[in-house]
Amino acid sequence: MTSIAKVSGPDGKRAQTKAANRQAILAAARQVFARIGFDATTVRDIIRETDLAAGTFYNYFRSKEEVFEAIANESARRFRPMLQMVREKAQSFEEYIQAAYGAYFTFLQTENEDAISSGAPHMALIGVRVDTPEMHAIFDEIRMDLEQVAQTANISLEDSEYLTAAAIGIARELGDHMLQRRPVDVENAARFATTLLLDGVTGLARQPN
Amino acid sequence: MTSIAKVSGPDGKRAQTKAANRQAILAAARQVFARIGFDATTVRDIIRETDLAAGTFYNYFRSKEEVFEAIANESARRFRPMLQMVREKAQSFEEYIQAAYGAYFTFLQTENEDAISSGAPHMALIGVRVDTPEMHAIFDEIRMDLEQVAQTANISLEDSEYLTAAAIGIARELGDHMLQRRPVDVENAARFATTLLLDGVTGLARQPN
DNA sequence: ATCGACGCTTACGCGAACGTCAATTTCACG
DNA sequence: CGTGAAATTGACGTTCGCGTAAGCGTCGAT
Repeated sequence: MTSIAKVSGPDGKRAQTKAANRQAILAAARQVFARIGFDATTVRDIIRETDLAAGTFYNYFRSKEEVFEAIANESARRFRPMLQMVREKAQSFEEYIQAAYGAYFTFLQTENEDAISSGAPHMALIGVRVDTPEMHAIFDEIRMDLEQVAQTANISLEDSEYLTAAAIGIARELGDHMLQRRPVDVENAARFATTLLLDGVTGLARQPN
Repeated sequence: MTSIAKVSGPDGKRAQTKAANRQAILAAARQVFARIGFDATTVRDIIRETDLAAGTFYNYFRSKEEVFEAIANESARRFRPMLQMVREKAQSFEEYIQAAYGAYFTFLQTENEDAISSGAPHMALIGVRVDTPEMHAIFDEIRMDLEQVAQTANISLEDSEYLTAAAIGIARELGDHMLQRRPVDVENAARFATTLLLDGVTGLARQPN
């Protein structure tokens, strides 16, 4: 009969350092990716930012790609609950849009806090142009939200895919520019995006005469 | 006294093949970048797609980065005249927006003709996320156009940088999705983007009741 | 027809990053 | 403690792409 070894609980020292190491690698990777970009980054660059040895990296990830995926997934995992809160709380189309942009821009600011405070110029920001399943899931989620919330508001959307794409495009590009400004004006960016999406230029611009 | 050698005109055989080779390399690079992505591409990959030898590459470019830059610049060089035509012809704010989106989406379709007709699934499309001086120049150009055309239309833009960013964000993201659809619906995408930018969701959605 | 210059080719050495693995340290459990 | 399993270390060999340069063929001027 096979004796099943009684293993230390999830709070044994072994498990603790294992989790700590994993987190250390992820944190280091964020740093390096942000500093020199994903392409230029090597596994060694990442591990050098930790107090671990080269070989240890491979106990946790197979490649830098896998690290990147983990980071992206983690970001998505952190963002989705926020989106869900927005969805649950929103009482109108407008509220949903407003809150969603607010959530995204806040999230973006938080994720890039280090990069912002270090004031590094032209830093490559994490999260640009990822094309993972997680990202597609978020796209679909937003799309369904829009359809749902539009229906409730008795608005008919002619092409929810395009609308979603446009809304996300605004978020992405505006987000980039928002992060360049000091101080970072989350509120303003969210308000701008919301107004634009809802009313277009007509809403943004008051006819002066 | 230094004798200045009389050199063959620009249509000598030497010059011809030189231009042809350069074009061959650029074309090959487009192919490979599109197929396996910029990062994964090696100089050898590019040269293998031509009938040239490895060393010849370095007679024309110093690195794959330089090739990429050349491609991006060429794209920009081809696009900017279109934008200028739009600017000159446009008689109103609306016309400018409409024509600009039309020009961009048409351009995008043309640039990706090969990728589209080959029907390769999920192909990485050239032109995504470039951050060259050329691109910044185009951004500024559009921004100034918007300010100009808004002033003419007696509209005051509160934040032309954000507006430009949003307009470009819409173009980028919508463009990606447009390219995924068969047939590629340039007209529809341009109309969608224009309406959205001008009137927002209010313009896109007719209240059904 | 000759000859010099230009440009293409091929093969080579270099350096960087990779992934592994034997030796070593650390931890869990009796 | 003592022992075995688990995890870490860091040096090592391998692979891969790069850029160069000597050799060779081709073009063009006289």
